[in-house]
Formats: sequence, C-alpha cells, structure tokens
Amino acid sequence: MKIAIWNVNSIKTRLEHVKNWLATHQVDVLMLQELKGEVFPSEIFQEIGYKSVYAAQKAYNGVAILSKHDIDLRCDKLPGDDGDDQARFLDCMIGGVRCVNIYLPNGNPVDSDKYTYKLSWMRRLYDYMKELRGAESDVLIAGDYNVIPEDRDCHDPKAWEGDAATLPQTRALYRSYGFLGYTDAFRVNNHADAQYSFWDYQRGAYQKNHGIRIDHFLLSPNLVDRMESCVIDTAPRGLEKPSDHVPVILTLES
DNA sequence: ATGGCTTTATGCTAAAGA
Repeated sequence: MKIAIWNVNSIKTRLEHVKNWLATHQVDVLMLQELKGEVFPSEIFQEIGYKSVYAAQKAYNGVAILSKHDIDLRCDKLPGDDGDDQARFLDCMIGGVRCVNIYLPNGNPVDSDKYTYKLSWMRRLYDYMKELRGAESDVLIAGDYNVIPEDRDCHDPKAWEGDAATLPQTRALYRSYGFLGYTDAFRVNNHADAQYSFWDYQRGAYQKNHGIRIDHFLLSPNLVDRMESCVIDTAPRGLEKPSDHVPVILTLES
C-alpha cells in the first residue's frame, strides 16, 4: 500500500501536476494540503480512478484525501476549539489504516496570536493522537506540520532561528508526539543531511538545495513494522510553475 | 534585505505563506 502527502499550494493551479503525478506513481492514497479555495475538482479525480473527501474554505488552507479504495470519513475538524473554522484536518479509515491528514498552522509572526493558535492546535493534535493510540493499531498522522524537527532538517539553521517552525516550544510539542509512540517515518532508515520537502520560491533556493523538511509521516508502532520505505520525491519541484513543497511517499507491506 | 516569489480575492493592493 502506497500513501503520499503533498502540499500543492492551490489545487486549481497545480491540477495538471497532480494528475500527471498520480498517473506516474499510482499511489493508493494521496493526502493534499493548501487547496487554497472553496472549489475541489472531485469529478476530475473520479474520472482517473480516485474517490475523494475534502475540507475547503475560501482563499486559504484546505485539505483533501484521494484514494483508489473506499474512504470512511471519521472526522473533518480537530476537536478542542469550537471557534476554529479553518480547514486543516481530515481523519479517515482506508484499507484498515487510520489516515489523518493535517495542515498544521504556520504560526508566524511568533509575537502574534498566530503563534498562540499554532501551539494550541499542536496541543489539541496531541490529545487527538493520544486517543487514537488507544483506539487503533494502524495509525498515521501526516501532512504539512510546519515544523523543522531538528537543525539537520534545515539548510541554514541560523536563518530559521526564532521562526515558528523551530522555536523550542514548537519542537517540544513535536517531540511529545514521539513520547506517545509515534515515529517520524522518514528518519527510520535515513539519517542523511540535506533532505528537504520545501524550498522557497525566491533566491533560487531549489537549485541551491536551500530547503527545509517540514512535511512528515508520523506512524504508530505497527505501521513502523509494516513500513518498506519513506522517500521524498523532489522531481515535481523542478517543473514549470511548481508548488514550493514536494510529495513524500510511504510504502507499507501488503 | 524589510519576503527578493506565488496565490487568492464581491481584486488592481493586501494578506498569507515559511
């Protein structure tokens, strides 16, 4: 079973990229972030063999799950704040795997309520992940975390010092997911530096590989045992009018 | 370098992204 994540920075603008990528990679599940609009082209994905569910809003945020198999939607809002109406969360059961798609808030600037929102969102996610660890054996929480877990996940740690993606409180909350028993799939077998999932549009960042790794798969122990590989597909970043993020692909046994 | 690009929006400048 192959499951991928991809922050597309507007599904409308990236539709052809996504369709071509699916045709090439034939993943079972693709979880998208940053749809950036109310409209989602479900019919177009249906035509190429993918069912879909989505949570969208005008202009910002938005998440979707595409799947070749039946999707059992469990929840489309992260519990814990009734006033939070941002489209950043989808929880589904697909082929026996609990798949949670997240677009975690960016949080900058850090002296604003945006960072407060990020931290409270991360605490709410902790509670949700804790519940799932008790209820299910095969769980993955994946998507755009907007967290650089360690300095080695960043080309220039100095430049990111003080950013909402690296602040000690952010990293502490991210680590707390590990204490619940979740593992960063990418780092199970890969300890190389300079492995990134995002490059800024400016200053030729991609060509110089000045990137950061912020798109992650966190896996429950059962899924770590089932994991065959977790790789970043950097190729789409080199296309015309690319997203600033690239897909990460998880392959599970059977 | 203060975002130097990119996207969306009852749009033509502002806000957000990371």
